[in-house]
Amino acid sequence: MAKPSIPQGTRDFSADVVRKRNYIFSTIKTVFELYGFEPLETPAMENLETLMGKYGEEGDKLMYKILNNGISNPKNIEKSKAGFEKVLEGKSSSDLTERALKYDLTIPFARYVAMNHGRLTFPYRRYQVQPVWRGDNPQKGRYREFTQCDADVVGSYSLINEVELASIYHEVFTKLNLTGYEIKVNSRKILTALAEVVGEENKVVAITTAIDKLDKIGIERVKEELKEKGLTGEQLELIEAYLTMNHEATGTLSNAGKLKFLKTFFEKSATGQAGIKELEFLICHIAADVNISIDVTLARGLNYYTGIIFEAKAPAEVKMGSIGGGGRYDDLTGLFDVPGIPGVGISFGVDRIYDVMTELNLFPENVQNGTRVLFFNMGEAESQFAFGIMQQLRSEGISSELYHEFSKINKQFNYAEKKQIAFAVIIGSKEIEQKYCLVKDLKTGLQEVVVFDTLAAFFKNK
RNA sequence: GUAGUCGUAGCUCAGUUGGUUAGAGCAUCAGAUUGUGAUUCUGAGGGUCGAGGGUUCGAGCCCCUUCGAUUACCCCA
Repeated sequence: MAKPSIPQGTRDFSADVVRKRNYIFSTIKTVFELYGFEPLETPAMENLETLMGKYGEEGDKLMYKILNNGISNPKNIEKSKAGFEKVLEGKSSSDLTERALKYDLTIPFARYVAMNHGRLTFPYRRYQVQPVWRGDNPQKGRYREFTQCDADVVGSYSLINEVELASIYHEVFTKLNLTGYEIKVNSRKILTALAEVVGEENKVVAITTAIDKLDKIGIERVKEELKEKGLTGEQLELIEAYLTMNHEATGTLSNAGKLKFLKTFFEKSATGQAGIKELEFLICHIAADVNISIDVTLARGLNYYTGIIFEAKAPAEVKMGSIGGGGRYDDLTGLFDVPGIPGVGISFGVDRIYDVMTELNLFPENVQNGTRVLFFNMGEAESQFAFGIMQQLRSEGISSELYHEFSKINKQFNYAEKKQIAFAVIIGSKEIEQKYCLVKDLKTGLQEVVVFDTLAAFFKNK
């Protein structure tokens, strides 16, 4: 057996990491609950056909498909071989694989809503915190197993939902002290309108993925890319005009200013006007302290978003990029033959949030609350007695441990220090006789005498 | 999937143009010290140099393959 290891892009989480992650989870969940969302969990795996084709070509490639059981069974072997041939041609075959690990939480949620739409009360607000898997090449802030925290509202066209979801971003990031966050917002309708105005309705995706890179590669290279995709000089000029407000005046144009610009630009486009109305509603209704800005280059989830799209960005100094995203999809369950249920949702990328918070040193100290009190082991009879006292403390909700064996005091202190235990309680024969114990504060080194009866109260007051 | 950088003790890293038995700091363990530690002293353990193959009299060092980490592209949280 080679050295034990774990698959690429996956991680073990030690106690301190789990506690910090839980801190993020509970912050997010608390806010979700506060906004009236209810929890949902779905299986780690879905039927392959539920997921295939929902995330675009790239998604199909990165999805983890699960090999069927029994493919080596002699009676299946011909089928398996035929299936394998199909897979080699780039198709999928249920003879070889019919299940896959979930790739995000949105599509499984849509499947759930489609299956249960008769039973759910609409608008249905649910949140979901679960791991997802993508066979992507790991790098900074990118893992093959990571956790998403989603909140979606389905069964409502109201843009108030968008306002609420943006507020949730703000509230969560504020609670986590991630004050440098930024919410970018755009509308899929505006991107569609741009393609229309340019006269290339069927190239929406090509155009938007190109202009999405504006920040990164600059206007010239965006134009080059668009040229390669077959756009004429005239069309490029139009797109450049559209991008002007981003690339020449980044940050200097207010949301209102951008809306004004868009209104003129899309004067003759009904789709464009509809998109502008969405953004206008959101901008007008959101609280002033929410850091939200219109970004007409923002493109994401082009396979299913239809209205507003969101992206939450980490503070610029950490170079992490997106720590959350979301948007409106007006007919998501239509994919599962249940048309007419609109929805809108957002997602938090906990793993990236964790990395950002670590880099910025934002975790509060009291996140690590393991054992508070260590009872020293001063011998067999003494430890037996201490055990009784310890159980009383535990019943009062004070997390305590008894050192597992009688050994040098020195060792017991070291153990306490390593586990960052706040207090040591020493109960030896003398203390048992006189019905008190010694409590040592391991940070200050100060020591007090406390009678047994008041021990629990003593720690509660600390 | 493509490309670059890296892989030596539990951790952080030295290691000369290829040359005896691969080193340091920290950590660990034992002792000084079985009722008051975390600073001091003494000692000890710990490595198939990521794995496999090749070149060479000789490889931690050079070559190939492979795995992993990391960064960038693509895409994304």
